[in-house]
Amino acid sequence: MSLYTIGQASEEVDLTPYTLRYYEKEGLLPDVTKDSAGRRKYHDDDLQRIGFIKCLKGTGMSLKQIKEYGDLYEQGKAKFKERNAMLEEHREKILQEIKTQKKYLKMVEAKIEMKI
Amino acid sequence: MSLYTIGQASEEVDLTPYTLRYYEKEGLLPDVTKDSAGRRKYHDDDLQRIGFIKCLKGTGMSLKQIKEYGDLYEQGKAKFKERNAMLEEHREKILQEIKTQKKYLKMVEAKIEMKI
DNA sequence: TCTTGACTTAGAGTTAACTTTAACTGTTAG
DNA sequence: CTAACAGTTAAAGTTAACTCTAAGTCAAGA
Repeated sequence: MSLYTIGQASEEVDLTPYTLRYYEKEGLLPDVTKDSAGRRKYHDDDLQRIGFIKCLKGTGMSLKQIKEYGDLYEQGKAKFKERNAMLEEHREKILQEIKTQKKYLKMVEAKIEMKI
Repeated sequence: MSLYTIGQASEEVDLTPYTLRYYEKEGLLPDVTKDSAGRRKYHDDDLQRIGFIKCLKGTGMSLKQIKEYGDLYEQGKAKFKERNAMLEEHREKILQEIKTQKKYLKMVEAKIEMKI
């Protein structure tokens, strides 16, 4: 299959239809096509894009920043540098976050071992 | 030094005075003492507690859950088991989260390398 | 044909976690 | 003595990210 209703897409990407419409309204998903009855039709590349949005969001990027990234993406290779700079900066942020999580993990483990 | 005004404590733990009062109002910081003029006085163990709150919060625990943990903590060793069960469950959540972050890191790195 | 169910929209409501305001009090430096 | 400053309170306001409601449309099955 390569076309999905909003219900099917929402199952596929594990987001509610509400959220998918919200993301679209916020400009994160441009060009979602509609059928003759006005119902959204998601393509595989839409799902891929949503997958990457989930990745950025899951690593702490705000929807506003994700939109900025998406807008650069829309402008193709003209904005390749800016886009990649954003990703590289974000990569550093993720690395830092993993470090912090590991530190916090140790704190929690120490507390568990403390037994008081 | 071992006593801090709210301003000093807020610098120490890198949270605003607003946030410290808010945490207290939400029951996360019981027994914050006050001086004769009614001003909060933070002790070293208050700062330690705030540090652990930041650890739990930074690993995705909600303030509501953090309060639950704190409430168990207040009840001493009677609730030791429950408390540690909470921490162990949270430990798993952190481990899972680190895994997810690493997966997302790879996705971002792949996108960077893609060069399109 | 009728009804069921998934969809549509605009706009209102919710939640968590702050953050600010207003009006006030007490401490300290000049 | 007084002005500036750091603190106090209760309550209102803010923000991000959803989440839901109301009113309606459309297609498919009994």
